[in-house]
Amino acid sequence: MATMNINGNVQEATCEQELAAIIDSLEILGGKWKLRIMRHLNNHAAETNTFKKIQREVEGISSKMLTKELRDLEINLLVTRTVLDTRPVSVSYSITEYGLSVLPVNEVLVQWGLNHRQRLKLS
Amino acid sequence: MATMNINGNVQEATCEQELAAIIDSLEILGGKWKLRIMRHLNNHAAETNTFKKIQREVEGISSKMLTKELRDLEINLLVTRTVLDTRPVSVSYSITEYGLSVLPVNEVLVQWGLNHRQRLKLS
DNA sequence: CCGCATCCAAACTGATACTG
DNA sequence: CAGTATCAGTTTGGATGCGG
Repeated sequence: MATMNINGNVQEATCEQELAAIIDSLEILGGKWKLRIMRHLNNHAAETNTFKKIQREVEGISSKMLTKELRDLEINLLVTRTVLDTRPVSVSYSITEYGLSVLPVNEVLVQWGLNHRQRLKLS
Repeated sequence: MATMNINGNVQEATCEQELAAIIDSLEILGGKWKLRIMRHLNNHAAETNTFKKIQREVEGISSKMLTKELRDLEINLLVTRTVLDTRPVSVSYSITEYGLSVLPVNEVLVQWGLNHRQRLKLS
């Protein structure tokens, strides 16, 4: 089966590879917070997004969760972490250029979810 | 923010609605098995997919999980359940026409996952 | 054959308190 | 301020056995 990658190239993959790819995607982007954080960082890319600020604006997340989620995203090269030279210390996070590649995924999920709501309402 | 729905219409939604839509999508399509089952039913749409057959072909899933996942999918109108008049009873499942709408989501996740693998390898 | 009930281990997550 | 540690409640998922 053929799929297009980010650069518009066609990638061939076996069925097993595709299954693994889906599992990867859901692991990296799934769950309650990951896409919310990515959306937030993208919508506020012009600002300095400190840990504190993110926690205030992504409603309901605990510091433990936010730490964990940001680290996961950093490991996957989707965000960068910068320690600021302030006192007391603060840390800011930004979406990476590569991180922008999750936006289409985001968009598809939004579209499907909105459509699904309507569908359930109609039936 | 504007998004296109399945029919090509533009849907407007508030940020909160978009968040809710993503959460819905991940709830309905996320997890280890849902998309695997949907892929399987789509790839074998011409056959009679009994519970037994699905369990044999979707590797590693327990009957408990398969029951639960299929019911969830049925509730969301993505698959239909048919009790066959055999002895002993067997039950078959098919992807619905509406269920086909998850295929683009599938495709985007496959694409992103494959691309991500390459990306991590390169860095 | 299909699905349910039960039991159980592991993972996830929230609350709270604490450290550098 | 950012992150860690601990505890407890919830959720998840596998294994097994039963009943229609």
